[in-house]
Amino acid sequence: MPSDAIRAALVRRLHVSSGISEDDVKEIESLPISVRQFPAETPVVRDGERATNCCLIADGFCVRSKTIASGKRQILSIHIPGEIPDLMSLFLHVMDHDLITLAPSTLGFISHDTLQKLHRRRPNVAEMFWRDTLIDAAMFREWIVNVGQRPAPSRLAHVMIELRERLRIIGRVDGSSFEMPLTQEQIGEALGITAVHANRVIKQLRQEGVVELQRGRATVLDERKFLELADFDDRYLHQSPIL
Amino acid sequence: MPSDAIRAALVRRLHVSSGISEDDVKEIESLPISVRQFPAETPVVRDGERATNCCLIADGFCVRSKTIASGKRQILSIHIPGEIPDLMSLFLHVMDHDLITLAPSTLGFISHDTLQKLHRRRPNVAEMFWRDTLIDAAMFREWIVNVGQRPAPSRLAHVMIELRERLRIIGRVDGSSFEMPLTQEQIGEALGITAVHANRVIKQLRQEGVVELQRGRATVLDERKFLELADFDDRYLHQSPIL
DNA sequence: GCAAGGTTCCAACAAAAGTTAAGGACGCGG
DNA sequence: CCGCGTCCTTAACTTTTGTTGGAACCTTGC
Repeated sequence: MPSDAIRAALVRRLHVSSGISEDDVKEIESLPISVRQFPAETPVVRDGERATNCCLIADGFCVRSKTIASGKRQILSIHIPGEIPDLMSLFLHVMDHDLITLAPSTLGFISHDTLQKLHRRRPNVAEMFWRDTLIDAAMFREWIVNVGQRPAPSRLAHVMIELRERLRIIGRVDGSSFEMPLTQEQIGEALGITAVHANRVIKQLRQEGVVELQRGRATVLDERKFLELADFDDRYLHQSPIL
Repeated sequence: MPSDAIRAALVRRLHVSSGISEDDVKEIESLPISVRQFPAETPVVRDGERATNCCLIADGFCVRSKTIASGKRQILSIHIPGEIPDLMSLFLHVMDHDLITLAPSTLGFISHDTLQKLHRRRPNVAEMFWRDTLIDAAMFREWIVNVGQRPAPSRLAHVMIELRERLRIIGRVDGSSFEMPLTQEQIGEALGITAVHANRVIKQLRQEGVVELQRGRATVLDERKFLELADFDDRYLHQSPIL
């Protein structure tokens, strides 16, 4: 993957969420990024580690997660190409969670130093990145609500729609289906339920003709039922910079 | 309450979390803030509203929460004096959640405009505030884990210790007890359980001699059991700016 | 082609949490 | 000081979710 194709996804996303200017695009296009390939299920940064780079997903899928003393794991967010899941490490140097690849991924690393300098030179870009971390926090808030208040089938539908709507922005939704490369175990960890219960819920949604979920791909069978179940309001994604 | 006493709590907190400089303190001390009193249980900003100010808690307690279609409410965070719970509204203008007083509170409002200008003048201060919003996000992550993975008694203990440790920083812990002005209904909303179940859990912890919870005040009876139950690691509060 | 490991799927049972309903304690205002 | 409302408390019952254990299926490497 050529180095500028990697930046393209980021620029595209910032365009939608923050209305980036031409000059700022040039700045980002001249950023030194070192690219590495990661296999599936591989830690990128670990809880407790000190980060010196931020990681831009060029291709693939990642999750952020935390593991508690009892060994149980909670997935906090799912990340797609164009996102910088550990932007927070710029100011919170010691990681408080893990960042792990789901699928084989191409990742670009930008040093904290480079980003700090860019911010001093271009307060505009700093604000865009700040805004990005605020949207990240807004997604965490919605995730708390999902895990805390919705019944399990709604939780699943909500996470699926969130992922779909974010994939849509980068042109990765194919009709009624989209990639969702999580095992049922991981789906459980995202929803705060066990894998067995995740299986029950998936089965139920399949039998009711709402969604089909197989081999890392989701297919919506009944959009109306799906939306109703998910209780989804995209405001929290803050996709319009004007508002 | 005199206007500079209001700033004091903020400065103190920024000192601990970001190592603020003398010059920056002066800047904050000269910020125009308009002060208002709020009764208990009163909305400060509502979900969907467009914010033009940020709100500094001078005295009192607030929570942030979201309400879903079914009418269920999830509390996302509890806020104490010295904090700016809606700093995020600076760049995410339309609120995606409610900010509500728990107890009667004194709130100071700083206009977005004032803050934007301060940031342009003092990138240092901007970075401190940015860091503050990142710590906010780190607390949301831990809250997701709490609601998603821990059994109910641990959830309660964890929320209590988080609150206590934050109160400790502003000198508001009195020996083994501290303020926690939530009704059992609200505790349930914070933990993702019903009020009835919250009552069961509180009763259990009282009977086991772990904590006592009455009239808005928590008293720890057995610190060892309490810590063990809570599975609390304060790293996520990011209280050291050096790390 | 087969063995190995992971994933999916399922059933039976146990535990945790939700629901409903109702009595009692407490504080506040008339 | 009495009545009212809110909060706390509890019980009985239902539903949801967790646990355990096992079978079927699929991929991948040898």
